Amino acid sequence: MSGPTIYDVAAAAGVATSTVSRAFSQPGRVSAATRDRIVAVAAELGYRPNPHARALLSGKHHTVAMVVSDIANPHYFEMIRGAEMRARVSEYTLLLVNAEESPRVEWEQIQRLSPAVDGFLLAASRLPDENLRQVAAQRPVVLMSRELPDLTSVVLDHVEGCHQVVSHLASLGHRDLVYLAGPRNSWMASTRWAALQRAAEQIGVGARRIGPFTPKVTQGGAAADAAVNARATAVVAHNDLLAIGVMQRLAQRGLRVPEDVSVVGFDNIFAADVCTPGLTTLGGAHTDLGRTAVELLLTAGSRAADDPPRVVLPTELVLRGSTGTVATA
Amino acid sequence: MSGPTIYDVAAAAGVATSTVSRAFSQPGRVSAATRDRIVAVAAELGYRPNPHARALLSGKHHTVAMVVSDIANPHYFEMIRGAEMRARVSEYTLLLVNAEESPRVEWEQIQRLSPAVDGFLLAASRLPDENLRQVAAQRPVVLMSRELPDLTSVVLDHVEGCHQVVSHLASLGHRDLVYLAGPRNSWMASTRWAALQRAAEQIGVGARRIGPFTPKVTQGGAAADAAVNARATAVVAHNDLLAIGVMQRLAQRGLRVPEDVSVVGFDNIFAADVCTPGLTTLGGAHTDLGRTAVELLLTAGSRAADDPPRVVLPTELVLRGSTGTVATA
DNA sequence: CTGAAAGCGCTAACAA
DNA sequence: TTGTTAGCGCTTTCAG
Repeated sequence: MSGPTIYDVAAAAGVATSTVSRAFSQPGRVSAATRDRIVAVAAELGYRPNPHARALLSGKHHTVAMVVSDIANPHYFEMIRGAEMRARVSEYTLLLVNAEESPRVEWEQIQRLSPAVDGFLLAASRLPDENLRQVAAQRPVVLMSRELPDLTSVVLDHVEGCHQVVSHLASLGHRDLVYLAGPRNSWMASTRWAALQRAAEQIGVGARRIGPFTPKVTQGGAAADAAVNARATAVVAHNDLLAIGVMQRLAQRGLRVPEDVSVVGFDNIFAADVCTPGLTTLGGAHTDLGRTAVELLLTAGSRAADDPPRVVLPTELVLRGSTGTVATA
Repeated sequence: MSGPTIYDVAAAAGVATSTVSRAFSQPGRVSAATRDRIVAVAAELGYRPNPHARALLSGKHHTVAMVVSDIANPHYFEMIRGAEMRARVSEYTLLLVNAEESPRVEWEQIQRLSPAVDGFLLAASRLPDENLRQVAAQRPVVLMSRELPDLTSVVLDHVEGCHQVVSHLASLGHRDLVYLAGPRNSWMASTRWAALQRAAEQIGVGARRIGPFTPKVTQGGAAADAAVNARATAVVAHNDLLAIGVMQRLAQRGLRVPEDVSVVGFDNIFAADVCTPGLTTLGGAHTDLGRTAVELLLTAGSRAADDPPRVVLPTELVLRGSTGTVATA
């Protein structure tokens, strides 16, 4: 079952267990000669330190939990990947947790894992602010794609990004846009809407909101119908999944994209590049977002608790075929 | 830092620590009255069992590690999702590890995690058989998308699946196909090739192999050029990513799919449905694959060691626009 | 620089 | 049914 312990190594090397322990955790505190011998013996025996035992005493688990609101959304893959890579560099383990869009599940998972991890990465958390603060009181927390004044966070620049989106549509002659909103408890959804409204106001175009919709392809049908009903010439969907669903439904109804309706998404998932027409979407460095989040979490201890960092990463509007000049009626 | 322990709960409830322990781990062995009292006190104190301490003694970590050869491949998402869901049902934690297509990284991660998990899910492992057996000697292992005689595994039925693919192409009039192979150290790649060859022989069409290629969109260009050079009328790509890359390159070179060349992929990733033309691909229940793998891992202890289960899940050929009748020359 | 010994939080015999 | 008592494997004072 379990392999050799420091006792076995200590016995075989003719030293005390504490020396073996030091040889691994604080190599500087042991003479080079004994350290080499211990390491050699350990290797021969196939000794591996037991992370649990180590964590029990030290309180350091070398593990961070990443809680994702819906693991089925390709958008998170890049974030997960970036987080995983950064964690590995520091020899940290990434624990992946799926909240399935349920605040209750999310909360339970966090509570269960809390004593076993060094901190939490909360990606697009659906928890109310209140709960977020409670979690942060227990463990270091980094919010991803969500902001809260007293907590560390990493987000893409939605203000600037939404401005780019609206500006792009306006430059194509659209005087009006419809936002197909994301889930009600999604911070991103309300934030995007606010940013779109502001940008629309500044630029001088109209903005309406329809929804909320679950941001999945299958919801695109209903969203598209609602948009058509609202006589939209330009729709901005909460994310690429929804946007793709919208485009499918529009095609089904014989409406052309972008001639009849322009469509914009968010996230720039892989599928946005291969669908027809290609989806114009607001992308960003999601891998960096994951990377940065872990970075912030690992360095959380070495910062003042007040005024936590709130990183904002740049976005980029990726122009593809789904947006075009407005039809001259 | 750390919360209340069983000592705190025991003191507050006026019982021994072992009773508290039992109240949580074996509720049956404690009188209902005391159990209720303990649970109440624990809740009030905000007590949470420490998984590390628990694991240290019991040797049960309630954690399974899933090692994925390349987390960037959307194909794994469904598997991960299925695994995550099944693990959660049993209150197990899923530890996600990315091997980045590197056998060395994969091996190191496994060794590091070995003392801290109950078992490994190895998805499309790039490790040589030899190493796989070593891992299995330490911990329960379930192979995903890979088989090895003495180990438990879950795979899609590539034999039947490849037969469907070849049969489909043959029925469209193709007399010859080209397989764009996956990575050299991928078990899937060689297995698919073998299955394709066999099916081709049975059905009476020719089969050639080109490659290997890294199964990414970016490699599709080179793969497409090689296929064109080989005067292929039908290409079967190692996976959808590669297939999509191939289609992009073909379009760039002015070749039409499927009129000039038919293209088939594997995995049925989301993008296969939205690209143009839609990609004909061999899909399967990847979520079930993930689910089943965890299931097998959790029940590993209750089975005879010899003759481990080797589950084969059905595939389904998803017909889309990328395959068509062969051009009459 | 190294050893002895205590103990992290919990579970598992063994008693009572 | 409940309490007592050893540890699980490791780190960490405190001596030497």
